[in-house]
Amino acid sequence: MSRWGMVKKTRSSQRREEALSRDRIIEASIALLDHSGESGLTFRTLSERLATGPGALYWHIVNKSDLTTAACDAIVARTLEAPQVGATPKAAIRTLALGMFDAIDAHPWVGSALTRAPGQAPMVRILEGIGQQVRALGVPGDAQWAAASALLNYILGVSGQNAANAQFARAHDLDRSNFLESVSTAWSQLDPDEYPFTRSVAGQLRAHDDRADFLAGIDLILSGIGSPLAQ
Amino acid sequence: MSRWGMVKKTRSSQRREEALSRDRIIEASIALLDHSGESGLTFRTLSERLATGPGALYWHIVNKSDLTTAACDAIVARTLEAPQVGATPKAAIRTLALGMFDAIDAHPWVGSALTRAPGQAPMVRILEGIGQQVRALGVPGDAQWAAASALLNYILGVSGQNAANAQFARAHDLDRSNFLESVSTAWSQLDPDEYPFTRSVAGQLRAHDDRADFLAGIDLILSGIGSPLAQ
DNA sequence: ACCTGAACACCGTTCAAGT
DNA sequence: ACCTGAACACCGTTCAAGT
Repeated sequence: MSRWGMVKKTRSSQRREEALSRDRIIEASIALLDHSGESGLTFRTLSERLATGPGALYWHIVNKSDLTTAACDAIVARTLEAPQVGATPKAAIRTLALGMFDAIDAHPWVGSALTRAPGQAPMVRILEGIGQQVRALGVPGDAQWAAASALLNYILGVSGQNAANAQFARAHDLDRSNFLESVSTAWSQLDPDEYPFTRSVAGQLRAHDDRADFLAGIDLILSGIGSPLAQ
Repeated sequence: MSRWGMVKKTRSSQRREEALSRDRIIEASIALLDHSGESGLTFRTLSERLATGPGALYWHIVNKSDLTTAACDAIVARTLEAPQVGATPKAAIRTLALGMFDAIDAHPWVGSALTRAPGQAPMVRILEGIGQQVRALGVPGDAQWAAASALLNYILGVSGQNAANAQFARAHDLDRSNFLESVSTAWSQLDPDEYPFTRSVAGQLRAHDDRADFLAGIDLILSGIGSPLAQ
């Protein structure tokens, strides 16, 4: 308080306490993405939050794509870190998949970051987790890649859709149930001759349990992997 | 030629012949996206191509998201328009899925547009095509949604990955095989203790047939749908 | 070595003004 | 009714200059 009278010009932006680091930048990005969605992360808001200038960030990160992938990887790493000892391979795959589903539900931006980083660290973590269990399942060597990548692609598909739903809802100022409601209404008004199936499931959409449906898909693929028809 | 001397000031931008229309704008957008990728479509390049100003486009389209979805929908509609008479339901699903795969291979931007338009027209077309065949397959009513959405999510997952691969390759000035090569190399240099599975499939990645792998995943899900374990 | 912040080259979108 | 194009409010990224 006594300092107030001592300076002619108060510095409006408080000086940061700690030095910048890649980790601090990533943590701040996660907080921003969680709070304001994908469009909430800009170099200006981020540097403001970190009490620095936009240019300073480039000393620690390559570019925005690198930053988003790194933030995504941090979430994925935390999600998958619990080792699954004692579980059957199928149970382990279900647990891993549900873990990812819940993580993306909590951080929708992770879904789209994941789909935009093909072959990169976060995707590799998921592939590895799945692949190890596919092996443990006894799938023959030459069928392991097909089984693991089918599961991975399904998970990425659901991830992307969940992220898109959340972003769409945010952009139109709807919550999740209002969003589903509006899609359901639109589907039920489609031409009955051209869209009989979609019309017939419009009602289910309103009430359905995303998480249960997600798991049903995983189980479908798992039983396909175990089916003699597939081998 | 003789006109050259007749005017003091030649109008640098040629006056367009036809009036603007939503359809002409969408066709021009498709051409631009095919030629220059997702980043190639801007209101400035598009309006230049159509010999008009950026603002004029807003008389016919809502915004950029609407434009991209409409362009995507035009491609999806063309891809799915051939009616599948006489094919078995499984064959029809395979044909539909492969059709989408090839369309996205030819127009990678369709993959990301698809994942960014949840519940919208292009996605509904695909869902309807799949759903009708799932019904024809004899799947009971209460399991139809799970079966159709598993297939849809898998297709969307692969779509998104293919689009991301193409965009990543374009951004780094690589062709497809160079891109796979670089991912494969990166994977084979991972820590053997932490990433045994991913390392073991790194080699397969280099030589693998995307299209065949995609179909293998569809078959896996189809045999899961037909498996007694799943019902 | 690390940070600053103005400047650059873009975006999508709006809107008064024209025809 | 439809189009024009300047202007607005942003972006990510760069870079000379500082410490």
